[in-house]
Amino acid sequence: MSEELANHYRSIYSPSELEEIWRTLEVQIHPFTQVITLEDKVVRRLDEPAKRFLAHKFMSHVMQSVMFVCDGTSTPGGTNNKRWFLGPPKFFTAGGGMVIKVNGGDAFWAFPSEARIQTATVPMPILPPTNSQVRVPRPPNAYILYRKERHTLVKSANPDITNNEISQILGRAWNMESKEVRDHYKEMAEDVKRALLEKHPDYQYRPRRPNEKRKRSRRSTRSRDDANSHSPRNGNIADTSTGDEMEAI
DNA sequence: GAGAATGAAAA
DNA sequence: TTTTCATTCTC
Repeated sequence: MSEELANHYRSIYSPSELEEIWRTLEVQIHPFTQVITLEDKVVRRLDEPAKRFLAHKFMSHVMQSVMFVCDGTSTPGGTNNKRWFLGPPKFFTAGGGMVIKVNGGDAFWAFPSEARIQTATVPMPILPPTNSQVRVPRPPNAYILYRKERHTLVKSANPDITNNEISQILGRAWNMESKEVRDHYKEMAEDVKRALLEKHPDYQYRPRRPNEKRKRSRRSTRSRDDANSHSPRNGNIADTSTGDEMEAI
């Protein structure tokens, strides 16, 4: 990945040289490091691709876009005491400026008007999501596969039918199917699940709890009764018949 | 986003 | 035991 990254940025430095520069900065990184410092002489030698390379490396730590900032002061005598910082923009542009203390070093006041922003924010490159970032959909169960396979068939035979009606029809059909047919779809579901786990060994079903983000309405008593009147299912929801089972989002 | 079905899986 | 979420697509 690193070499690939360095090649991608096409710096005047070789990939190994870029890695070497990064290693000198990497020592500053601890779990809570948000900003790192760079010596002016180092930064002056960097070309833009090299800066992007370093920014990219640091981004993978802070998981945010980062930018180079220079506090840009030179003493009257010409002594260069410029300091460079690399970190997320919020650390440099917070209203009224803010104190940044890097790894126990001197505090640095970064006023938006004073700190010279040397390079534009380096946006997070769009990289293919890692396996852990991919949202893996839940494997379908036997009925879902059965419904999926027959959905188009039912729809073409009854063009005006609604999806809810298709679900009702196929729900009844499913309950009337022979054991062989149901077993066939059960095996298919197991195959799909096996393939999913092979591709994503860490996959685990993680349903959100009712207080997380959105609540789904519980299956209404009436709809369940309707279904039961045609094809009873082993309902596992207590039939409270309160009529107020619909929950707001 | 709800709804209509079923069922696996988590809490 | 209860809830979510896989599928599909209309409202």
